[in-house]
Order: sequence, then structure tokens, then C-alpha cells
Amino acid sequence: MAIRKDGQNSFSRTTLADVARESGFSPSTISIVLNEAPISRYVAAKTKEHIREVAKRLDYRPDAFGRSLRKRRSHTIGVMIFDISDPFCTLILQGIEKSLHSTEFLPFIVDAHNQREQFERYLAMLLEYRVEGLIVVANWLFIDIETLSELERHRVPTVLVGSEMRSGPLGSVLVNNEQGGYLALQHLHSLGHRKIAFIRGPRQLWDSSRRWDGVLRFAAEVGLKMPKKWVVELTGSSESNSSFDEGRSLTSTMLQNDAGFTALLAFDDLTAFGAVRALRDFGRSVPEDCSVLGFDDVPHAALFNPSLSTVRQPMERMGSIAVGRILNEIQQGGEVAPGKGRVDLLPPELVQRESTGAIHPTSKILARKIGKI
Amino acid sequence: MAIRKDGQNSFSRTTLADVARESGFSPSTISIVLNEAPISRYVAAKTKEHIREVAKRLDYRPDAFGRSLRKRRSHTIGVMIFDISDPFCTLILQGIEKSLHSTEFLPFIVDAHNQREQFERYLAMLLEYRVEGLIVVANWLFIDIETLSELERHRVPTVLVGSEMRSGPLGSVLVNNEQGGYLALQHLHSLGHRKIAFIRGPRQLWDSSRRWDGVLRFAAEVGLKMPKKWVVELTGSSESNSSFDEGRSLTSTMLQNDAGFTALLAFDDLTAFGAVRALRDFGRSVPEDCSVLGFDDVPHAALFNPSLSTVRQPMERMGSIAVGRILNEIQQGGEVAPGKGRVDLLPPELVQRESTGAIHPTSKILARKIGKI
DNA sequence: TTGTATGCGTTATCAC
DNA sequence: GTGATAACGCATACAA
Repeated sequence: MAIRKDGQNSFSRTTLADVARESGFSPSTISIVLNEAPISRYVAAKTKEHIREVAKRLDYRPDAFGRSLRKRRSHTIGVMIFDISDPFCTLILQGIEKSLHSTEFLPFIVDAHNQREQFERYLAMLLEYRVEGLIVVANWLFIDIETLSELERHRVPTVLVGSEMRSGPLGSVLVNNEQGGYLALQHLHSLGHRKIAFIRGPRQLWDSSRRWDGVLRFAAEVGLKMPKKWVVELTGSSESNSSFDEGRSLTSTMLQNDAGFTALLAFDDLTAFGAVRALRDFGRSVPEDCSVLGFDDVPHAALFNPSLSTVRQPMERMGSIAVGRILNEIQQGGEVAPGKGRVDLLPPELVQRESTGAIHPTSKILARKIGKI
Repeated sequence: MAIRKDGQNSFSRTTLADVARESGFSPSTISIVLNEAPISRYVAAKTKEHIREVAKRLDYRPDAFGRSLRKRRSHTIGVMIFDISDPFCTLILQGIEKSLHSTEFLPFIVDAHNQREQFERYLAMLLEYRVEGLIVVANWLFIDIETLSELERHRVPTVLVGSEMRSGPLGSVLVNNEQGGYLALQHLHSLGHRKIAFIRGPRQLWDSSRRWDGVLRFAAEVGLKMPKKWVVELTGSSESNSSFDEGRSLTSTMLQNDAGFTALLAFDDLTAFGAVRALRDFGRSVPEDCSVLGFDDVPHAALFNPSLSTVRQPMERMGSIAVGRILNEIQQGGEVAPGKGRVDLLPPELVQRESTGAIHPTSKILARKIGKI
């Protein structure tokens, strides 16, 4: 670190001692006054005023390191995300941020870029910074079970958002995927669709399987047939936008094999966007020739063309609930609280927009097209 | 903070002293060895090994607060953003993160949610945490000049990304908006368009005016007429997705007044999405009946339907350049470096996709539509 | 080759 | 009402 000509280290600022010297009072008094500690009741009003004035004039700012060292509290909550460019994470993050605003805590956000190595490095750093709680935002990707269960070893209250660990004491907050899958298929079915194509999520992903369970449950209830040719599966590469590309190519393939389906249920919104693109490339319009339903309700789903019908995850709420749970655990002093290991399953919500419609409105479409010409 | 039954504060961990006690060496030796300080050359290999073994066994982690206090360095770079849900910010953030990975610095990210009050609160906190540099990511919104110029007062090297201050010593990194505006109109003009509608950015926004200057320069060069009825302006509310809504309603209005334009140049991608929606509502298809050109190239522009032609800002590069500049300034010891106050203007790049096309291919469209029917 | 002493900026406890 | 002192965890100059 460079030393400046005036002999001051460029890191140094005005400290309590400076304020003390300048005001003529002792550092302890300054501290007491500026922090409005209980004892400050006994400090003369004039003194207080003077001290505050001097502090302001010198632009004094308490040093977080000195303070945290002394108080043995960091006042930070670590927030680990795996891909900040994933719009899914983004809304959860907002929920977290907003909930933290009203507290004494500052979020310490790091982005592991879907890389295990980064995850571990950042985790270590967060622990060195003595975060008092940890929120892990798992978009539907990876970092395997072992890595996550590592989290339990550290004594920091931790909660997982957007994903569920099949076992282990780690609490989690996520949407009810099973119910979401059920709702999704129910929606298409209620619109009259019987020939439905499916792009399900990666099999190895627990949450994806749960969602699929919901689909299967509804299919069983109404006796829907799901021919193999119309059921495909994402592989789940961790590159961003990959599910768009996969959705597009899987849909293309299905269309070439047997284009007879009238609706398509995608694993998530990005996949749905890809499917819409493939359908259009194939000369099919959405929803007239084929309905498409997504999952998540990312911010752009409503802007898309056609606007995307989807199953909404209450992402912002998931974030704020996670914060609530962490604060709770912190207050309990890091003890294994009764609610620890609990799983909060939030209800999904079907959002109908333009990309899904009743089956066979072909005549109407023809009419409109001719009219336009 | 709760005290545990074993009398330990739940904040406490194993410290250097613990490792010292356990290994039989003194704290200083431990510190020297674990940090691989130069002097550690003189420490016996066996000693080193032993110390490292014990440290690992006790799961020792250096305390960032103790260390930073002593070394008077925080090893953090503050990153202030104004809306994390803005995809524009997202890519810049990624650029910042990636560039920081290879350094000793940790990004400390905060989101001011477009609120001045939050901005100030977070700024104060970042300063308390003694960030060694500050990167401000300004999506095209606000926090007025005074607020930003406040930044100069603090002795922290600061660089602004994505926006430019008209004056003041604050360095900035952004796209060449003037050139971008020029390129945009040039593109539409080269496709044969002469009747062009414009949705320009908020007038009070400096960067927006620069972009508009570029548009005007090209228009002047080729003698393009820009009737007032086809030039509208965003107001620039700070709500997210607002430019979609505004783009949509402004376009609707123009269409109702005089729908004779064959192309539309939007201030940014979100506005363009809104314009496309309005056109579609009006029964116009893009690009057949009207070309639409965006600005930014947000991640979803390519996924959109039709995929959006746009002027790309090199957002990730902007982030990494900002990091480079900050690191530079830090190395110079916070001195007013020669490059300070400099403005890096990065070249924009035209990305042609589906939403723009040559004028009057009407016959082709008719043919296709009839064929499909 | 290793240990001792000191101080970073803060706050809590106690003494005056 | 206010001030002196110690301690938080660490790294370093210096002593041994």
C-alpha cells in the first residue's frame, strides 16, 4: 500500500481518537454518544451536541472492522448465488434485499458462476468475514449434494432457496414443484388439449423430478396418455441460455418426428421460449397451432411475444421468507432451532397469458388472417 | 448475542491463539507460516508442516476483521448498482465479478433499488467497510448529479460504468452513445427505410441526449426528414419494465395518429419490446410491416420473437475495464492518477437479427401467408 | 529459527 | 457525567 507524502496511509481516515482530540473529550465518551448507548443518558446535552458537531465536521465514520472485532458481530448475511444473470435468481435476490433493508444486516452477495471451485472459495471468504447467516440461492443447477452438505459443518445458520435437499438438516424455501407440475398439466387439459408434448427437467435434479411427479399425478387422474415420442428431457448444462437452446432443438426434433401435438409443457420459461422459436421455425403459430406453457414467470415472460402463460414461483416472497428464517435462527443464538431443517413449500400460481389457448380455434385464425390480407 | 451453554460466544471460532496453544508454537510463528510471509523461509519444514496440520485439524480460518484492522486493508471493492433486476446491470456485474476473480479483491455488491435514500445509506456502509475502490453501475437512471458528485468527497477511487458525468473528476466507462445512435439510424436507412419513427430517451438524461445526437448527425448527413409526429420521448420513470410499457403506449399513440412509418428506432431493447407489442396489437407484423431496432442487446433480445436487431453495448467488457481502472488507481495509492476523470468510450456494435428488414417486401409476405393458409 | 511486545479502531467495564 | 483501561484477532518489528 502506498504511503502518501503527508505520511498518512491512504487507508486511514478520521478515527474516534481524532474526534476525541478535536472535541476535547475522551474516545469512550465519543463512542457512547455517537452510538446512543444507554449510558449516554448521563452525558450532558451540550457535550452530546458538541461531539456530534465535531464528528460531522470531521466526516467521522466508524470503522466496521474495529467495531466488528470488538463487538464480535459482523452484521452481515452471506448470500451465495450461482448465476446472477439468471432472472430467476434476480427476483429472489430482490426479495432478500428488500427484507434486509429494515434490519441491521447487510447482505454480502457473491456469485459462484456455477463453478464448484468458486463456490468453495467464496464460501471460505464469507466465513472469514464472519457472516452471521447464509442464504444459498440455488437456481436449478447443481453443486452436488456433498458440496452443499459441507455447509452444515460451519456453525452458520443456513437456508437454501429455490431448491430442496433430499436429506440433511439444511432448511429450505421453495415452490411446491409437485403442485406446480399438477397445475400446469391441468391448465392445458382444461383447455381441451389431449395431445401434449413434454420437455421435462433433468432427471438427476430432485426438484425437477418432483415437478414431474405432479404432472404424472394429474395425467393419472384423468387418464391422459403420454406417448414416449412426446416426452423429452433436458440435460441441464450449466451455461446460461442453454435451456433456450435445448428447448428449441428438442422441440424441433419432436416436430420432425410427429408434429401432431397441440400443446407443449416446458420445464421452465427459457425452455418455453426455445420451444416457441422452434414452433415458429416450423411454421406453427402460438397459441393458434400449439399452446406453450412455461414455469417460473421470469420478468420477461410477460413481455415475450406472445406473452407467456406460465406457472409462477413466488420468487420475491421466497427471498423474504428465507431472510425471516435466517433472522430467526440468528436470534436463537445459532442454536439448532426447532424449525431448522424445515422445508417451506410455497404454492405456485398459474398465470394465463397469450401462449396458451383452447384447442382448435383454427377457423377464427383463418378468418383473421384473411381479413388482414 | 446469545451465550451458549459451554460459555462460548456463538460468534467465536478457533483463533491463532488456539492453533498456537494446540501446536506448541507462538501465535506469530503460526501467522508467519500460514501467510507464507517472506520470513517463513527460515522456519523449519517440520514446524511448518505441523502447524498447517493443526490449523487444518482445528478448521482454523483467519478472521477478516482482525486481519483487515491490522493490515489496514479491506480487500474489497464496493459495487453499487441501482437495479439488479435490470438485465443491463447484470452483464456488467458479471464482467466485474470475472475480472475480480483473479485478484485479491472481493466485490461487495449493494443494490440501491433506484432510491436515493438507499444509495446514501449503502454508500455510508461501504465506506465504513473501508472498500478500497468503488464501482458505480448506472443503468440509465437517475440519482442526480449532486448525489453522484458526493462520491468525489470520499477518498475512494471511483469509476462510473454505463453512464457519464458531464463534468467532475469521476472517471467513467461507457459505450459511445453518439456513435451508437448514428449506427442505429444508418442501419435502418441502409435497409431502405425513409419513414422512421423514433422513441428517444429522456431528454434530461445526458447519455440519452448523446445517443440522440448521433441519430441527428446521420439524419443530417443523408438529409432524412424526421417529422415531429414520429418523434416521441420516454419520461424515464424508475420502475422496472416501465420502458416496456412506455414503449408500448407511445407506439400505440403514433400508430393511431399516422401509421405510415416503416421502421421504428427505440431507445433501448425494453422499449423496443414494447413497440413490437404495440405493432402486433395494431395488426402489424415485425419486420414485414415495420422494422424495429433496439439498443443494448440485453440477454433476452436474441430469444425474443422475432429476435431483436439491436445496437450492442459491450457490457461485460465495460465491467472488466472498470475493474482494471480501479485496480490501477488503487495501486497508485489513491493518488489522483493521470487517468482519473478519464472517460472510456467503447464502440457499439450493430447486431442484425430478425426484427429489421428491407423495406416493402410485402409481396413476399402475402405469398407466405397465402401459402400457409 | 522462534518468541515477545505492540497497535490497528472500537466498545464495555469500571473507576473517578 | 466523564475518562482510563483492557480486550477483540491479527501481523509485524524487534529481541533472543
